[in-house]
Amino acid sequence: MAGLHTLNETERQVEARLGNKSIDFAAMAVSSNLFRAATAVRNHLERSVLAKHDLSWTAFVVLWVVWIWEPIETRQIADEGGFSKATLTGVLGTLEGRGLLKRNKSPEDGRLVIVRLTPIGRKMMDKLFPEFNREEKYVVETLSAKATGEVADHLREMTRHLES
Amino acid sequence: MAGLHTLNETERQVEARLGNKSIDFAAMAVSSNLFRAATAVRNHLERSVLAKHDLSWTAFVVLWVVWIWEPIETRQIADEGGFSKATLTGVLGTLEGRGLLKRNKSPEDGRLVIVRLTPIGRKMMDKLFPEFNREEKYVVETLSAKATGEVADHLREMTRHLES
DNA sequence: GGGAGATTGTTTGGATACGAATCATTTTCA
DNA sequence: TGAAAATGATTCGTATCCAAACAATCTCCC
Repeated sequence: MAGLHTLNETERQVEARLGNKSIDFAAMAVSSNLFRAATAVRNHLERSVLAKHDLSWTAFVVLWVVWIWEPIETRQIADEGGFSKATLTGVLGTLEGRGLLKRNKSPEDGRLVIVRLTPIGRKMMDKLFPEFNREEKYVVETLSAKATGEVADHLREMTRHLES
Repeated sequence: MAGLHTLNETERQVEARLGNKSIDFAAMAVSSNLFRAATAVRNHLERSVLAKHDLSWTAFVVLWVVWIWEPIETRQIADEGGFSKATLTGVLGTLEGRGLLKRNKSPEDGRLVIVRLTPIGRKMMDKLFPEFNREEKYVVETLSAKATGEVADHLREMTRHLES
C-alpha cells in the first residue's frame, strides 16, 4: 500500500489548500479511514474465506443473517444486512438456486416471503462461520481487547445515529 | 432501520447455533458493524452533499486526493483512494471530460500519467470540501472527541495491518 | 547496443448493486 | 362491501467496480 499518510501530513496539506477555514480534522479522519478499512476488511475476508466457497460478500451476509435469525422475513434480511430489497431479491434467487436456502410465502400475509436455510445451507454455515471468524480475529489482532470493543461500539453508534 | 441488534442478542443466537465453539465475538462485532457504518456514512455523504454536485463517491475521492496532493501520478491516486487502476481510468475520463482535472504524460517516464486539477476543479473543491466536512462532522456528532480520535486511529491501524 | 522482463495505464468483459416502476396482496374507511 | 391507499417483493434499466488481457515504455544485464 504505502498510500496511507498520517493524519498530520494530510492535515497540513488541507490547511495549505484552504487556509484552515474551520475544518474538523478529526471528523475528516474518521470518514476517510472508515471506507478504506471497510474495503480492506471485506477484501481480506472475501479472499481468505469466501472465495473458495464461491460466495460474494453480500451472499455471505444474507446467509449469516438467515442462519442466525431464521425463520426470517425478507424485509428484515435487507434491513439487518443494510442493502436494498432489489439486491436481496437477486441474491436470494442465486442462493435458492444453489439449494442453500428456501423461500416460502407467509401463511398470515400473502405479501411476505419467509426465508429458511436448507439442511445443506445450515451445514455449510456451521463449517463456514468458524473459518470466517478466525479471519475476523486476524483482522483485529493488532488492536487491544479494549480498543476492539470500543471500535465496535462507536461504529454501531454512528450507524444508529445516521439511520434512525 | 430497527435492524441493528445489540451485540448480546446476536451473540446469544450464534451460541445457540454453534454451541459456542470458541467464537471471538468482539472481532465479529467489529466486522459486522464496520461495513454497516461505512455504507451508512457513504450514503449520507452522497445524498447530503455529493448528489447535488453530480459526483459519485469514488469521483469525489479522486478529486479530493488530487486536490490535496497535486501534481500526482495516477498509480498514487489509486493507492491513496483504495480502488483499482481500471476503476480509476474510467473516473478520470469522466472528470477530465467535465473539465475538473487534466491528465499529462510524464516527461521523464512515458508510462506515467500526471494529474492536476483545472482552475475550475480547484474552485469546485474549495467550495465543496467545507460542505463535505460539515456533514462529516454531523456523522460523528454523537461521539465524544476522544472516541472520534480513537476510532480514526484504530481504523487506520486495521487498514495498515491488512494492506502491509 | 539489444532483448527479456518489469512496470504502468487502458481496454474489455462480466459481476454486482441500486432506484424507479410494476405487480400482487392486504388494510383502511366511507 | 368495495374502492382507494398502503405495503412488500420483483423486474428492468443503469451505474459502478474489478480482474485479466493488452499496449506502451522503461530497466537492466549480457
